[in-house]
Amino acid sequence: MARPTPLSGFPEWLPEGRVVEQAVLDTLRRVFELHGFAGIETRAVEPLDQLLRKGETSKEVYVLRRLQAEEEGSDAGLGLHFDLTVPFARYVLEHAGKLHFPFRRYQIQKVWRGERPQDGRFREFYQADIDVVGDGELAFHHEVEVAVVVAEGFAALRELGVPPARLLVNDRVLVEALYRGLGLDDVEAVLRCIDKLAKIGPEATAELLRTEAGASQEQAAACLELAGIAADDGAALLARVREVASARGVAEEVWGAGAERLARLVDEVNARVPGVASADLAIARGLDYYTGSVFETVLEGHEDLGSICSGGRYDALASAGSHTYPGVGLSFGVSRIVSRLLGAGLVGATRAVPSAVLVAVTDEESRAASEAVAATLRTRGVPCEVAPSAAKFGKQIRHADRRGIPFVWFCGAGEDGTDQVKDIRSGEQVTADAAEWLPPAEDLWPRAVRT
RNA sequence: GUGGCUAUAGCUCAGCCUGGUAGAGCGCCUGGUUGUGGUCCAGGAGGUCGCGGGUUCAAACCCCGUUAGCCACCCCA
Repeated sequence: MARPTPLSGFPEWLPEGRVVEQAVLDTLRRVFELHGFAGIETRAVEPLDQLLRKGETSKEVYVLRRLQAEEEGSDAGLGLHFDLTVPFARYVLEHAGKLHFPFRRYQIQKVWRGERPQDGRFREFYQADIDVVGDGELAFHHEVEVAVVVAEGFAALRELGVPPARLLVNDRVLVEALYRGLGLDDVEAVLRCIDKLAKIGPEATAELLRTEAGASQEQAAACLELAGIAADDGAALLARVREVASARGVAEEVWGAGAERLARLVDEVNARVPGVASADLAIARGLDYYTGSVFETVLEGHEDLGSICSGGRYDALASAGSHTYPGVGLSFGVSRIVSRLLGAGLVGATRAVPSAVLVAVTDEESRAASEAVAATLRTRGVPCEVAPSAAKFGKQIRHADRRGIPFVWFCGAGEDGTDQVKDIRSGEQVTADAAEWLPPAEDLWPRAVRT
């Protein structure tokens, strides 16, 4: 069979890369559970009408079709989920009677999007989501809570060698009030323009605001000034907004409540994880179901990668009749993070295989003795494997070296027939008993480490 | 969906402009070292030059098409 060509956008790591990915997934899961979030998994598919409810994402949904489908139109119209928030909203509605609110859950799964892949952009990738959903109402402190969990997640990831992250926060209510206060009614259009500010610069953005959002010269300038507001604490934020808004003739009763919320959010998050969050009125977010706080996260030194953890508050995503379940959540782009860690050589694995020990085989007649040693080591929690062939010891050592296995076990190599174990990094070889010997804790399992 | 660039050994790439039937480094295998690796030395294996067609005595090289990858736009994790 000819060598298959790689499929762009569907990443596959080598075993060493998977060690790093698994470490990231494990770390996030541990942080989520430390905060008491319950784990769930939803099915990979949702009815198309559910997925397409929010319109704009339609072109990126993968449709599920049975190859031998009898006839068109007879299937239920299923698509692969493109995020975990929409399926979660459906899950909440479906299981509302059995859940306790506020319901706090995490969910780590693959999602699929049919866009053109690029550096850090995939068609199949892992998201690690946390959300809190309330029944009818959701207290503000949950917005702080999810941001804190995310901040702690990034803090934990730093131990693996992940660069520090900055949490950028904005508030839909605030910016909507401000832009309407300027006399601009198509807030969606304004946000789409503002979203490009960092990429195309102020002049081009002003031009866009005039052509796309129907802004006058003055309105465009005012938008840019507002979008330029960024602050590391609530007081500074309020002062800056007051300054710009009053100069542009937007009354405080219009924007006061939104600004107050954003200021509180930044201050309360920073009080619990110092220096991690800042307000940034240029954060727009494309998804239209957000109704309050919106979050984006960038890795320091890797701003080109874009946001690697985003989310916000949504008040109307899950509703049944007059009953609504407002929520707030954030989603880590695990694959995006991992691809950068591996691609830039920031983090690597201590070895590509789980085995801490390769048990050498002296000759095929004595393979059983080597298997017995391996079995004993395993009962004591030491991952190990037996050499594939009774090749020369030099080759068996090289076999271990290639895979990063730190120890090679020689049966009956001692003068009195005792076993010996060699640390192939130092070359040190000592007498050992499989019933008692243990490798150093840092060698027991593969780990992700800064490289 | 639109645009630009790229495709040659397992990997990274040279060769293409000015056509003459395939190269380097790394990796891999063997031996020196006759059952304890890594260094060093010597030797060796490995390529439908993405695919299809055209021009030509002759195509990795020129032309057309096609597929895939990368990047940018769009959008987003």
